[in-house]
Amino acid sequence: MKGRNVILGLLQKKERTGYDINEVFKTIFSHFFNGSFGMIYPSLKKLEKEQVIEKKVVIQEGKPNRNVFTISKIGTQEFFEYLASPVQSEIRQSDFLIRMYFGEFVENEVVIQWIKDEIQQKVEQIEQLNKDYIKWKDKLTYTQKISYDVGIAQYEAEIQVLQAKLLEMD
Amino acid sequence: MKGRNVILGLLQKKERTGYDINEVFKTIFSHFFNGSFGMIYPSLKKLEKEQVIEKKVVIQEGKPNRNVFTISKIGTQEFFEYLASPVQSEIRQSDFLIRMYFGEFVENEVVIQWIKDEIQQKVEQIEQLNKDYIKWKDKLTYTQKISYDVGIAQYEAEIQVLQAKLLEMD
DNA sequence: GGCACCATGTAACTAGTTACATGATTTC
DNA sequence: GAAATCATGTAACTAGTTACATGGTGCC
Repeated sequence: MKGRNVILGLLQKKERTGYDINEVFKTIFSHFFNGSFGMIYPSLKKLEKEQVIEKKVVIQEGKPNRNVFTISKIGTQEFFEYLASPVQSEIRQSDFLIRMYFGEFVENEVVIQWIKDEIQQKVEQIEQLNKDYIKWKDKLTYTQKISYDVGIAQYEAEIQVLQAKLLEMD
Repeated sequence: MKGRNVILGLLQKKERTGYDINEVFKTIFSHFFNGSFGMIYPSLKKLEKEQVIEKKVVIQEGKPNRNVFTISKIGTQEFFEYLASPVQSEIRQSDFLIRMYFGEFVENEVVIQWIKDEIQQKVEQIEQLNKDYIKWKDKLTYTQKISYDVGIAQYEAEIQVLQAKLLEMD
């Protein structure tokens, strides 16, 4: 799965701007995909050049113009080919867990602080996911809810393990 | 956290070959870091050129020679600077969860198959982690065990959610 | 006879990151 | 008055992937 497949999928549903796509990445996608403006705009440009998507400029007053993108026939075809391709295994880079592995090289207090920060971050991410979930829940499909539920369950599982470890470490 | 920091960390503990480093990546690191030969050998070459690590060639009979790498003083310094730097937030790319998000575009049976395959894979990964854990448990540090426990807990949490969803989907 | 293990690399590529660059409107 | 929101991009870079290339030993 490449960034382009994800962008194509979002445009398959409805037309969007780069800014709209980023909103999706920041909210519901946050726990299983990393996207950023630096990836979105260059991708959109490339896809447009390849005629996989099309650009419409919408003039706005008081705000910058919106470049609204729609998917083309070949774009839809590419997206369905992606959906028919084998599911790729997950890619993860957890700096936190890398540091746990190397924990022997730092003071115990440093490890404890890393763990506390990780818990704090995951707590916040759960809160954010729950907020988004409540906000969109009527519009979410059954499988979209699965992606939320998996994310929340994984964060909660991690928090539980880490809190138990913290208690043991005193 | 870059690949080079991780390699440096492994060499901080003891001298290793590219092949050895890959073994670590394939086993305990498998659930929180993606490394491959294609990244290891070019990195080692670059690090050697920068004099961050040093190469010793060990001649072997009947097997290819081993290029054994040791960390240098500046390498150790770089590694400790990494440990003192802020913890980076996790990077994840889950093709499976992306497909859950786009589940509306495929038949229900396809979604079910994706879920079953995901469960199967995670079950296997837990088994693998448990096997490695038993094999190394006497040598593992306390924080290394944390990295195992977090991984296993997250996989289990995901499996639980997915199994419950499968039951609901009939 | 075939597979897994041990062991190492390079060339070409490309996807994505980082840093830079701009700026009005709305809300607190 | 500050911060958040809306809105878009490019140039330079670099880390990592993919594909290619080799080959003996030991086990089942």
